[in-house]
Amino acid sequence: MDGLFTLWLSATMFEITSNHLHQIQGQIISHGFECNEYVAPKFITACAELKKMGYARKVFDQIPDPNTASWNAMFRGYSQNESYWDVIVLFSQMNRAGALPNCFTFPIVLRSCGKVNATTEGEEVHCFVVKGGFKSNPFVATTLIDMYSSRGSIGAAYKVFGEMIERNVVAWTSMINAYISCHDMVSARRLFDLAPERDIILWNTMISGYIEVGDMEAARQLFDKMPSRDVMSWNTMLSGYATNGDVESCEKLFKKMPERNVFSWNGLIGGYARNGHLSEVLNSFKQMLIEADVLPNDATLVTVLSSCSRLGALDMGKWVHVYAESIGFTENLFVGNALIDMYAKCGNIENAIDVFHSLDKKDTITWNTMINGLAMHGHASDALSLFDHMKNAGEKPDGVTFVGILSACTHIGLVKDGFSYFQSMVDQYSIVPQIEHYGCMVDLLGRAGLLDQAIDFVRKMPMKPDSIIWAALLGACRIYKNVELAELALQQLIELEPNNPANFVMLSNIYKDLGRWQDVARSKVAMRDTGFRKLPGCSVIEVNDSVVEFYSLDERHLETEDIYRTLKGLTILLRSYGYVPNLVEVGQRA
DNA sequence: GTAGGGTTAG
Repeated sequence: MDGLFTLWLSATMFEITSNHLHQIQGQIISHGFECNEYVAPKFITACAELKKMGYARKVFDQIPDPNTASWNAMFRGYSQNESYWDVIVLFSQMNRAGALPNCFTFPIVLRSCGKVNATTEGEEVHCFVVKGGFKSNPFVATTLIDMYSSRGSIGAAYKVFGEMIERNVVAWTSMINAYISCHDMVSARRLFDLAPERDIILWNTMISGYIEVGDMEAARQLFDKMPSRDVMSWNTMLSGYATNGDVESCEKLFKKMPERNVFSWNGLIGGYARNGHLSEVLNSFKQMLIEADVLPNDATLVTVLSSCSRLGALDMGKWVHVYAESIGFTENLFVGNALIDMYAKCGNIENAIDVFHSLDKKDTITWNTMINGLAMHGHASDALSLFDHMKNAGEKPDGVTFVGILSACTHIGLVKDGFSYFQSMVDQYSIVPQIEHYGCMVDLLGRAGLLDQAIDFVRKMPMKPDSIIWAALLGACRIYKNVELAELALQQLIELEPNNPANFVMLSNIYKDLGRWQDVARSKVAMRDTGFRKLPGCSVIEVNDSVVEFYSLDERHLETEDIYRTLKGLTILLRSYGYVPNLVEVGQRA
C-alpha cells in the first residue's frame, strides 16, 4: 500500500495543486501512513515542488520520530525555496532531537550556511561533519570548500582540501575557484597545472578567472589550448571580450562559433549594449529573430529594451512589448521593469503606468523605476504619492528610491520636505546616504536659489565631493548668476577632471549671461589650453525603423539644405503662433 | 535523494 502512495505522489506531482495536497494528506492519514518512512519524504518533496513548505512542515511536525530521509527532504525543500535560514534552524532542531545526519544532509546545510553568510553556524556544522566522520566524503568536503571560499576564508578552504583522502576533479575545481574568487590567479594556475585530471568545466572555470581579472591574453591562450570546447567555453570568451570593451573580438568570435545558444546571442547583444553601440543592439536582435533558430529569453529582451530607452526608440520598444507578450513574458518581472523604464524614458508615461499596474507581483526595482520615471517627467507629486503606496504595500525603499524622491522634491522646489525625506532615510530605514544623495541635496538647495546653504552642505558632507556635486553647484550658479561661487566650483572641477572642457563652457556661459565678454574670451583660451574639445551633445531619433543621430549644426546629411530650409519654415510658423524660444537654454548647448 | 560553470531591471 505504501508503495502505491509513493507511486501516486510521483505520478501526480506535475499536476497536483494545493487542493489536491489536502486530499492526498487526508488519504494518507486515514490509512495511517503519515509516519511511513517511504511516504513522508515523498510527500514533503511534493510540497516543496509546489512551494508549500509551511504545509510540509505541519505534516513533518506530526511525525514523532522522523527518519533521516524525512529530515533531508525538509532541508532540500527549504533550500529549493531559498529559505536558507529555515534549513539552518531545522538542523539545530535535528541535533536537539538526537537524530543523526548522514552524508546527504551536510551538503545541503553547508550550502545554506554559505548562502546567508552564517559564519558561526557554518563552523558548528563543520564540527558535526568531523564528529560524524564525513570529512573525507567528496560531496561534503567540496561543499565545505565552497562555503569557506564564499566568505573569503581561503586558508580554511585549503585545509579541507588538503585533508581530503581522494580529491576528484570537482574538488580541484572548487579549490581553484576559491583562489579565483580572491583574485589570486597565480595560486589558481599552480593548482590548475597540478590537477591530475582536467575536464571542460575546469578549463572554463580557469578561463573565466582570467577574464574576471581582465587578463584576456591569458584567457585566450587557454581557450586556444583546450582539448575540446563546448558552447559555454565560446560564450565565456565572448562575454569576456564584451565586458573588457573589445567589441571587434566579440564580433569575430561570434561569427566563428560552431554552435550558438541564447547565451551566445545575449553575449553579443550585451557586448554592444555595454559599449554603447546601441543601434547594433537593435540590429543584432533583428538578426536573431530572422535567423530564428534561437528564441530570445528575458535577458535578451531586457537588454534590447534598455537600449530602446537610451535611444528614445519608442516604436521599437512598443514592438518589443507586443513581441514579449506573444512569447509569454507578460508576467516576467525583469521584462516588466524594463518596459516601465523604456516607456518612462521615451516620454510615454501613460504606458509606463499601465505596465506598472499590470504587474501582479512587484519588487523594489518596479517601484523605484516607476517613482524615478514619474519624477523625471515632472510628475513630482505623483512620484511622492507613489512612494506612500510603496510603503503601504510593505515594500522597503532603498537608496535608489530616495534618489527619485529627492529629485521629485527638487523639481517642485520642496526644500523642507526634501530635508525631512533625507532625514527619514537615515532614521527610519537606516540607509546610509551615498554621494548621489548628497548630490540630490546640493541640487535641491542650488535650484531653489539657496546657494549659501548648498555650499555649506557640500562642506559638511562626510565624503569628498565629486565632480557631479560641483557641477550641480556650478549649474545653480548659472541660474542665479553667482560668479564668485561659480569660480570656486570650477576650481574644484579643474582639479577633479582637468580634461573636461564642459566645465569651462559652463563658466564662460555665466560670463556671457552677465555680458562679461573679456572673461568669456579668457575662459575659452583656458579651455583651448587643456587640449581637449568638448564633445558636442548628440541627439537620436527613430526614422523608418532605424535610428539616426545628429549634432547641433550637423551638416553630414545628404539633404542638409532641405532639412534646414524646412526647419527655418517651422520656426517661422511657430513664432507666428506666439512661440518665443528660450535662448538661454539654447546657448547652454552651443 | 547530495558537490564544481551563466547573462538581464532602478
